[in-house]
Amino acid sequence: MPEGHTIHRLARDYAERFRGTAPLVTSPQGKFSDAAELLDGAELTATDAHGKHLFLGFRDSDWVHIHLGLFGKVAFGPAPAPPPTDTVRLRLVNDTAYVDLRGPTTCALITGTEKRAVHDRLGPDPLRPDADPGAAQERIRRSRTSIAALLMDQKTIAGVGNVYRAEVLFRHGIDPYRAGRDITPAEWDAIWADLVTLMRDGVRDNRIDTVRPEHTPEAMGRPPRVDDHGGEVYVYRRTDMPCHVCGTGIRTADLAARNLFWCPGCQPA
DNA sequence: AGCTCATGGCGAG
DNA sequence: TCGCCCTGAGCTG
Repeated sequence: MPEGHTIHRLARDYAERFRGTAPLVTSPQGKFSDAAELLDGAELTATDAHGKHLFLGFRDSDWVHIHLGLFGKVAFGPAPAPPPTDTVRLRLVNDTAYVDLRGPTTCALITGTEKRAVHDRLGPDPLRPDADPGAAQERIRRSRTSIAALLMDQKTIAGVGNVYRAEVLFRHGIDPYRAGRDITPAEWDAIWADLVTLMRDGVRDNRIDTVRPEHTPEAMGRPPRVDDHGGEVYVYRRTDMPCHVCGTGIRTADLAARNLFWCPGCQPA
């Protein structure tokens, strides 16, 4: 599930349950044991998110840097915690709650300086108030790379993944293969504003919904979504199914080792 | 039991 | 561009 909205939601959920407490910190799997020992009993003082990167701050100085990658998962539950399974990389437990982290690409103890370096190599995040969409626009304006690839490039814009990429391009009728340099400033402004809205909704609902009210199953008199990824979408994983708007078959292709989805009718070359 | 696929990203060549 | 890392669900036998 991990696109940016998931990570920002996790930052909030970790904070809600653990900020201001000094949880028991363990690594049942063993791969994070040394760091867990250093953090055990320390107060969790802050959480932060930038794009798909999650940070848990302890004793105002130490940070756990987490990246879920494609497989990582986080599971919260009420205390007392059940016996952990052997894939739990990081477990926090306090009087009221526990949380298990499994399968992350990254789970590392870092300093504030190292955290800053992570922020520095990421592009603006539509979910962060300090984000500067102009920085993303500047890279896109100068690039011959396709807008579909640029939206997935975390140095250009942070937090967009394969679902938001496909959906936002559909919502703006943009051919995914169009070069970044051919995206107009007005188009970029609209894409950015739309991402801010869509991703905020994603944080609130903990899922990705991109279908406008007039195109919902109820409004269109069609059956609800078939896909089980968790939300109502226009093109993501709807290969060969009719477009909700124009009826054209949704197309799929490989782009930089990821699946790309678009409607050739609504997003003409 | 073994294969495939997934909302990600890195380093080697 | 490719191979590789992390895990688990949903198939196929």
